Formats: sequence, structure tokens, C-alpha cells
Amino acid sequence: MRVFFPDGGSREFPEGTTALDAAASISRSLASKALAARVDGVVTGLSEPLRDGVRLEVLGFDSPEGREVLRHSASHLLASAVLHLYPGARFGVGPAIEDGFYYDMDIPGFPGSSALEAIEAEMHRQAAESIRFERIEVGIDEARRVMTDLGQAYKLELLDEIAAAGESVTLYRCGAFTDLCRGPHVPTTAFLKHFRLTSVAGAYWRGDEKREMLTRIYGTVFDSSKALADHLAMLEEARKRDHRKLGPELGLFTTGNEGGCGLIYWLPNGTIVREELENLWKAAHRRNGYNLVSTPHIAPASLWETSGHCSYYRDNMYFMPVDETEYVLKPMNCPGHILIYKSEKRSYRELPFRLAELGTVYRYEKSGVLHGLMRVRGFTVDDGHIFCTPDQIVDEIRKVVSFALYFLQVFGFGYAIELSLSDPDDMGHYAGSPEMWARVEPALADALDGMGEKYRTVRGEAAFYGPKIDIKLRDALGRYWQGPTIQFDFNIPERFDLTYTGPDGGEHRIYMVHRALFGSVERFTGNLIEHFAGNFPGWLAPLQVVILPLTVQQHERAAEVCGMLADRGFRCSVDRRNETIGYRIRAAESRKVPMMLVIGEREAGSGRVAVRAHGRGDLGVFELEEAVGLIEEACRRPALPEGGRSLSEIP
RNA sequence: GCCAAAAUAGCUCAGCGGUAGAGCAGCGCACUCGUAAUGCGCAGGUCGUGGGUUCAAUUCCCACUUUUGGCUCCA
Repeated sequence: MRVFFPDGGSREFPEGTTALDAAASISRSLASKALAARVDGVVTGLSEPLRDGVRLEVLGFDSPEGREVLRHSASHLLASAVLHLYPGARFGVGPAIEDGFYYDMDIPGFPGSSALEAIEAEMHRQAAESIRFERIEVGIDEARRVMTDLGQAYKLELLDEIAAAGESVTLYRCGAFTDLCRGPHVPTTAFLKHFRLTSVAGAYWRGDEKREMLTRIYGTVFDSSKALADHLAMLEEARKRDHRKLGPELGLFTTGNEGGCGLIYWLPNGTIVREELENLWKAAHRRNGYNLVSTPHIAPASLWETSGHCSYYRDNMYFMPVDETEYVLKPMNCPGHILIYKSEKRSYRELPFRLAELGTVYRYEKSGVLHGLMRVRGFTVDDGHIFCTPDQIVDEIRKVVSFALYFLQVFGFGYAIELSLSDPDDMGHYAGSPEMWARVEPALADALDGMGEKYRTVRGEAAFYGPKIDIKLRDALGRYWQGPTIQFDFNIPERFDLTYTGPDGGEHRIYMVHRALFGSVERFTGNLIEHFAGNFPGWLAPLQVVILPLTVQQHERAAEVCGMLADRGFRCSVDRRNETIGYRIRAAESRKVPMMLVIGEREAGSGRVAVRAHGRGDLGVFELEEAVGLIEEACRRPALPEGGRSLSEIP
């Protein structure tokens, strides 16, 4: 039989040749890298016999499919090891995921994470035995019989669903462990060498909090010990950058315990970072035509009934009595901004009308989801609401997206844009008329297209009140975080009956956009801490310059220099501790102070300073004014967005 | 909220039935120093909180609080 290869060539093989045989006949290295095959476009196992005339592509760890097969097989090996150590174990699902795999299991007598080492050792033992992954095609009834015999209730439940689709199924047997599985798998457990179990967690069966909680064991697997080591090193690097570790270490914030969980206490250093961020934010917003406003933290519940929050957001809201009336601690800023919009009759001449506020909101979040600065119960949304006519939508969206990108570029984040649209088969449950949706959804896409931005369209991911654009920011370690979000709202303008007077003298329904560019100041700061690993750019650094007199003889000169820098607006201090220069340099480096000025006898006498930059080392001796120039350069605040717009004209 | 793990000095951790120990940070003294840790000394803890078991609990048990990893949810 003849097999064709991706390079266009082909080769003759005897009947019964497998993909692995074919790979081995081409080169030893290809065979050694092979994890799976693509046969006529379909991913299959390497042990499957090939048919005459197929196109064969060998998949290694460098392909997404190859990685997935290896990870998936590792999850089976994990299950097999668990079954060996805990014979009554019952199995849920065990898929490959980004960076690794997991398996959800009901493990009788499972002692917790202390068992990981033993399970991993058992996995290595089975891997060394080169146990075959055996593919078995069976009918549904046969599969049911096998799983009933094995006592695998969860698998039977899965089979019921597959049976509804009416197919035959495949089982994979690997030694004593037989699993219901679509496959494919690597040929034997010997392909699994470089893995590590990483954590244990609870996971609801089928992700349903009403169902039983299974034990989920996570692991990761690679095709070489180096790749595994690199991955573990990357995790280690991420741990070092963890904002929950760096935050208290650098005196940025503290949280939890007596302070209440999910609530942030900004320490003096953190407050400086926050203030610099907020100052940039405010200046940039004024420049881009936003009216900055401020709204109260509490408001009568009736306001939140009008907005609809009391019915659909109740579980996340804090209520409190004031006199005889029930009040709500605000979970969002929109109703406040709406009252400001409604405070007078609005003309089309003042549109688009843009409001913005650094609005602190409080939301009840389940205790288990709280996480450092990223997920809290009190946070500040850099909220903005744009009120405009239907004609202005495309332009406004474009402006907001480019405004969001301005901030990402200031901090050096990469990004990925997602456009979330309605589900056309289910228009019934959305607020607003289908005509409004039909008008706005293409407008969002137009705006992105017009800017030349790449984006991913996700059907059915829109909020019930409107479509949205989400921007994921990519940090220095390549991790993605939810960043700016731009959401259309067809719901609130109707609920509050928001209108403007058009040129025709009639009242028209206003169009409204919610947008947050940082998302929340807390979360964004957390992202920044991790992105920069605590090494803030000069303008954000809590302390910008440390002056280090070499001995007590230079204390006076150091104080002079410090006073001069402070007069010029720099955050600086003198480290006059009775310690060696090496000790104090080390202290300043660990505090990640961007600039250090060393003043010894030589400098003090000549009006010069020795300059050292964080992470870069000694830069040499400079005239004081030159040194100030270097500091200015290191601490320069970012430029405001270009093409600033003035406020809308007030007629 | 649920599953699992954890909480000892400001930080990182040891001790695990007989009422606590180190390193770093802090303070003091000496040294007066040239680009990431000078030496010596001092001080610092109702061992997260509250119950229980015990002659005796930081140690064992229970509850609560907080944290961590996930699930569900989300800025």
C-alpha cells in the first residue's frame, strides 16, 4: 500500500504498517518525537494500521494535537495509578488542558495532597513497564456492561448521554485500567516520562454545584525533561512575581484577617502607585472628552429596583437600613451616572455625553473565590458611560477601543480582543429590540475592522443587556488577564427611559455604552505588580531615588541633594544607616528603587554623584545636573493620548 | 458556598503532649567603609480565635476566622 506525506512524497509499505512504523522508516528522530498521527486530516493513534492511499502526518509535542494526546494519555496513567493504589476509585472525566491534564475521581480513603508523591511514583513505575494503550471499539450495550462490572457509575452516566447520540463507543485499556474514551492515545505508557503532579482540588461532577464533589488531581507532562524543568521554572518565576507576595513585601497593600476578607488596605507605598495611576487616568479621560463625576456609595434600594439589579444581582449586593428605608451599598456605578444624565433634559447637541468616575463598589463574592487584589469584595471600577445617538456608535466604539489600547501600550501589555455577540437562535431572552441588536452588533465589528485590529468573534457570549468587546491583556510571562471591557446596554436606557431631544424636536431613545479600561484599579495594579515583577517604571515607583552617603562625613551633602530632588518633585530619601555601602545598596536593590546616588568623599568635594540604576548597576560618576537628567528620564510620566478632544459643547 | 490544605516573632521557617527556637528585618555599640549581606550585643511570641480531652495542649479533637489550590462565579 502507498502512504503520502505532507511534503508531497509517498512511499510503499506492507499491509498492517502503523503510523509509528512509517515514521520509523523515515527517520529515527521522527519516530522518537512522534506522539500521534494525522491520517487524512483525522488525529489518530500511532498504533493504528494505515490504509492504502492515506495522507500521513506525524504529530509531535510541537503540534497542539500531539501535546493534547500526550497530556490526555498522562491523565489515563494518573487514573491507572490511582486505581492501583485505591482499588475502589471511581472515575469522572480526565481531559488534557492547557499546560497539562487532570482527572476527576471519587477516591475512597484519599488522604489529600500528601498522596501525590506516592501516586506519581506509581505512575513512573507503570510508565517504565511500557503498558500498551489498547483501543477497543464496542457497542453501547457492551460498554455499559463493562462499566457496570467495573462499578463505574459516572462512566455509565456519560454513556447514557452518548447513547442518546446513538453511536458506538471506544474503550481504552491500559493494564488494569479501562476507560471510556474517544482517544487517541500514545501507543504505550513508555511515551510518558516527563510529568509532575501539581495539585489536588475539589471539583463538582459535571461542574454542577448540586452534584457530588470529586477529587481532581492536576498534573503536567512534557516530551523532554528540559521542557518539564523549564515549565516548572516558569511556575517558580510566576510565584516570585505573585502580587500577594510582592504586595506586602514592598509595602503596597495588606488584606484579610481583622481587616475582613476580600478588602484591601492600601499602605503608603501602594497608595503612591495607585495615585499615580489614577492621576494618569483622570488626565487622560479629561483629555479624551469625559466629564469626571462622583457618586455616593449608598443609594435607596428603589433605585436598584428600577435598574433591575435588585432582581438579577441581589445575591451580590449588601443591603442596609437607613431611617425607614432600605439602602444598597453600590455594586456598580451605572445608576448613579444615569441620574446625572437625567438631571436635565439632554439635547442631541451635547452628545456624545461621556461620564467617568473612579467609583468604589462593593459586591458580595463567595469566600472561596477571593484572590489577592484580583478578586475582592470592595474595589474601584474605572467606570465610564457614554450616551450617544445611534449614528455616533461606530465612532465612539473606535475611540474607546483606541483609548483602552493607549493604556495597555503605556504599560507594555500585549492584548487579544474578543467580540461577544448574541445567539441568533435565542433572541428571545435579550433586552432591547432585535432591530437595535441588528444595528449595533455590526457597528462593533465595523469599529474594530476600521481600526485594523484583529479580534475573535464569540457568538452567544453577549450579556443579556447587550453585546460587548473584551480585551485580554498579556503580561510579561505570557499569561492572559481580563482587562478592558466595553459593553453595550439596551436594558438600562429602557428601564430609566433615557432619551434625548433630536433635531426634529422629538424625544429619542439614547444608546448607552459601559466601559472600564483598567477593569478595576485593584486588579489592574495586581496585574502591574506581576507584569513588572515589582520593578515599577520610575514614575510609578513609590520611592524613586535613594541617596547613599558613603560615610557620616557625607550626610550633610546627601541631605542637600535629597532636598534639591524633593524640590523638583522626586520621591527620594537618604539611607543614613550605620551600615556598609554594600549593605545599603543591596537594601535599595531589594526595595526595587529605580535610582541610587552614592556620595563619597570624592563626589562630595566635586559637586558630583555616582549614579546606580536598579538592575543595571553602576552607571559612573556624573555632575549633579546630569544625574538629575538621568533621574528625570527614568521617572518621566507617560504622554497623554494623542489627538485629545475637548468636552462636548454645552449649548 | 463546596472539596482539599494551611495559620508559630515584621518576614521565611523549625519544634508537635511537659507553657518556644533559628535566619533575615528592627534597635544599640564598635568599625568609617567605594557599588547586592562588617562584627558583637539586645529586644521581639497568651504558638489565628473560642471551646473540649488531659495532671499538663503550640502539639490531640470540635467550631469559628483568615489564607492557599481548585469547582462554581466574576471587574
